Amino acid sequence: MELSPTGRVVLGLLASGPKSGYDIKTIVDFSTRFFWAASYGQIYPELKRLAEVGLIESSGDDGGARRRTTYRITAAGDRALAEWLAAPDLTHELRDEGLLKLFFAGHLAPANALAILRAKRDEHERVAEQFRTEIEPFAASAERFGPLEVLRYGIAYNEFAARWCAEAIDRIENGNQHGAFAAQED
Amino acid sequence: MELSPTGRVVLGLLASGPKSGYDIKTIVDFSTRFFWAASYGQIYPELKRLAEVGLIESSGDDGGARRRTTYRITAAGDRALAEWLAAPDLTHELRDEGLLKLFFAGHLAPANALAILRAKRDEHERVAEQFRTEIEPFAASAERFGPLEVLRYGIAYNEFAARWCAEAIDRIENGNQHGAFAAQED
DNA sequence: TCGCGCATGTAACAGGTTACATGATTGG
DNA sequence: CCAATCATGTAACCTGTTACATGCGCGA
Repeated sequence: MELSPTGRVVLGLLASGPKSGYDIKTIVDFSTRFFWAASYGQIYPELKRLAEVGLIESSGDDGGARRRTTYRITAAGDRALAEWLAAPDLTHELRDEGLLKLFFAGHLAPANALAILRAKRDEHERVAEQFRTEIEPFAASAERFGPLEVLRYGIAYNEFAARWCAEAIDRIENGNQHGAFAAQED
Repeated sequence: MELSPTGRVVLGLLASGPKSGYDIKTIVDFSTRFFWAASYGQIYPELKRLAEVGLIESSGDDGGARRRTTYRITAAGDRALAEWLAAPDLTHELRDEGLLKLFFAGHLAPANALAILRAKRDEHERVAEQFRTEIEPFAASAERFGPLEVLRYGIAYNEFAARWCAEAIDRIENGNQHGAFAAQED
């Protein structure tokens, strides 16, 4: 049973307990968003599709005062999730406009290349900080292995990128070739 | 003049000399692919759109024996490129299936979490190696600032990710201090 | 009562991949 | 001559975002 990209987060999140589409969106925005985003426009239709093929089922109204449809994973859903988790395939796609601009920065004055690097550095620092203040509390409360490790990866990745930019800025400003990330030769 | 995502690479590449759609695809696959991909299905229509709005113009058949349409950037194209490069906005999107699987790995036995980490580590090592052997020669030949710096970022990023995975594997295998794994049962 | 957050949904649009179709040229 | 590579293009399909529409319930 092939899971669609959004189906993967949805099913994965439902594996740790019943949730509504709204819940899923909220959790995604506080956890997987940086490496696996999802919007309402994908989540709600996907919940219907997953229910149609029997990987999840709706609990109907969950009894609260507010209209609310919660879904829970089925045995078939558990199997599909395990199957996906066991599959060797790991897509990895990156769209990094800072790198693209840097790639073309030779067409600009050095000052502009510096501006690009500073903007990228600042952005990574901002996101690393956001991870620490907004997401860490959420991830730390997870009782299972996973969320906290991934959060730490998020912090480490953004710190790496920010540091790389800072060193590149330094190399340009001071003609320093010896950053920790500089390639071996040269 | 708002550039579409694919329009940005296309225009940027044409800024360093006339090229055909085929050339652009080849260059992208050897350089920007890892942080800014593009397919023929986007490149050829985009070349027509950019020509329509006057940012590039076709040189017609370039005289070679083979049928071939090369495009060159116009003055308006140069301005549009500079404008985009100067804009403060930097999109950054990541889709990393290894991280998503890791996020849900608490539902699996520890051995499966290890398998995911090993697969991600191996993949990053493979890509870092590919950068060194395939892309570095290309980037090193660039006479402008940009390609080589970005290539080095690619190597550093993949080395960072591979090292992070290796360390996570180590923590799991050696039962290091992390409570996350002590609590792991499932 | 008013505004915010909860809650669900959809339609229009944008962007992208894949597979396919077509044909020329070059090197072994 | 045959396979690989050069070279261009399109149609079908998939995935995703954005903007909008709707309405309830709760607290100040």
